[in-house]
Amino acid sequence: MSETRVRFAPSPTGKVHIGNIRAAIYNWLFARHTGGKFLLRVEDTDLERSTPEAIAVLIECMKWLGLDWDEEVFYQTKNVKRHMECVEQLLASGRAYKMEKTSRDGKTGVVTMFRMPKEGVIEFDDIVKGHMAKKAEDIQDFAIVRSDGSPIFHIANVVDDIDQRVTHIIRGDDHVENTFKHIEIFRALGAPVPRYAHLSMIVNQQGKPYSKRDGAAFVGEFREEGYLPEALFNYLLLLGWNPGDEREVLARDEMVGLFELSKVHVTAAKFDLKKLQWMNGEYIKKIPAAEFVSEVKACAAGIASPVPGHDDAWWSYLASQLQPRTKFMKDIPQMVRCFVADDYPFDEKAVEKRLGKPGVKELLLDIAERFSKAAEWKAPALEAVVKELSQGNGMGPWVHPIRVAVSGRGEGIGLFEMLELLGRETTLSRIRRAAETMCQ
RNA sequence: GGCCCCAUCGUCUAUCGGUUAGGACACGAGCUUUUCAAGCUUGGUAGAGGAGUUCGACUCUCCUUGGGGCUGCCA
Repeated sequence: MSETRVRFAPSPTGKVHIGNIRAAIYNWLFARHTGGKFLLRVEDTDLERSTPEAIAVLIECMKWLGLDWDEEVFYQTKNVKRHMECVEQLLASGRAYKMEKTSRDGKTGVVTMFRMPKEGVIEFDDIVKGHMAKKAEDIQDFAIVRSDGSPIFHIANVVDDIDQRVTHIIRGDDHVENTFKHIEIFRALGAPVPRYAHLSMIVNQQGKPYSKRDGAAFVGEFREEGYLPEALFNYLLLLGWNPGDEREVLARDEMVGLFELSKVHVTAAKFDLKKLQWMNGEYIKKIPAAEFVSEVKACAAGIASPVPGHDDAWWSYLASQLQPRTKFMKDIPQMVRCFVADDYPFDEKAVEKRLGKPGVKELLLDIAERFSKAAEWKAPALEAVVKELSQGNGMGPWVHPIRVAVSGRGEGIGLFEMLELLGRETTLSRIRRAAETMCQ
């Protein structure tokens, strides 16, 4: 039994769609699970859309997701000579012929056509879709070489698969019809036909193919929005496959160990952003504390220069408060801002609701006075001050205005932890400043 | 139009002829007597419709309906 060899063969158009990258993920997992090879083939025959930049974007996305490939990247344009040799072979054997043809856009020229059988049934056993069969007469002959002499997808794709000794073709559902054509080409060329596995599409809530109109659709966009590669990888994997038990958040090696093509779903899966967001939060919670601290520090450095000096304990404390409530890495700066800079923005609605009411000014000045007498500037001590004041009637009247005064926002980490992190001086001056300038 | 594929909670799914049809996301309620999260407890919602096969169908077969794909000198 020879080793399995699979390939991800995108055409570099500059952006990598999630449906496409899911195919890459399934290919990668299958290769790693079976101990085979995962190859990357760049189908760059469309010279207008294929640019070095687009290829760089593709490779960047692959690396970001941890989809490492084996062997050299295979560029389809570098194999044109072989494509044409095979065309000659088909011509010689009578499986291809030249004819004058008028294309849709009115160009007339001589193209090379592949001759399909006129009778019989073409069939294959798709690993995910099961047995597939189609009457040969239902498939027309099709062009394999353009009138300008360049090879078309069908021939290039098959010849490359032969040359790369691909054993399993795992690709999108939209290629099922092509498979009947390609099988005939493999046979006509005397090459073994690989196994096929066709993956359903990712669709939107309406059941239509998921596109950029439905939100982030390209890998790069998810990255920019602060999704972790592990989260996107895991979510996409679950869109059409599951380990058979109730596990959902899986480590990479678990995925590799459990992945089976035969358990991939036939039905199209609707993309659920909410679940991806949840998944992202799960992965953010898994980030090692030290790493998250570094992330927080990096965000702080992007906000204030110089960053106020604090000891490691302070940063760890802040990070530990932030981490469980971080949904997106890109949200960290706005959460960190009030801790490292005095020019934090005030949320208008929060100001109106919490600081705009009569009596708040007096309340804030009073609490600032009481805080200033706190023996120890620690969360529990500060909480005790407010608790004593509220006498068990709820701390809302104090908590909300204080929060908005010191952070500008109506939400965030625990208030008393926030005050402790801010320190005595900053807290008191911010409360007093807000009382004087933002209250009635 | 022709050919092909698909059909369990709103969503992703478990079930491989016998289950109170399970889990997760989302949603509702409650607790943690400060927000937002997190966490814990808890609630509701599902086998498109119709014929068969069978002692018994979500599960097998057929039809209907609905959805999708393909039908290029794109890939």
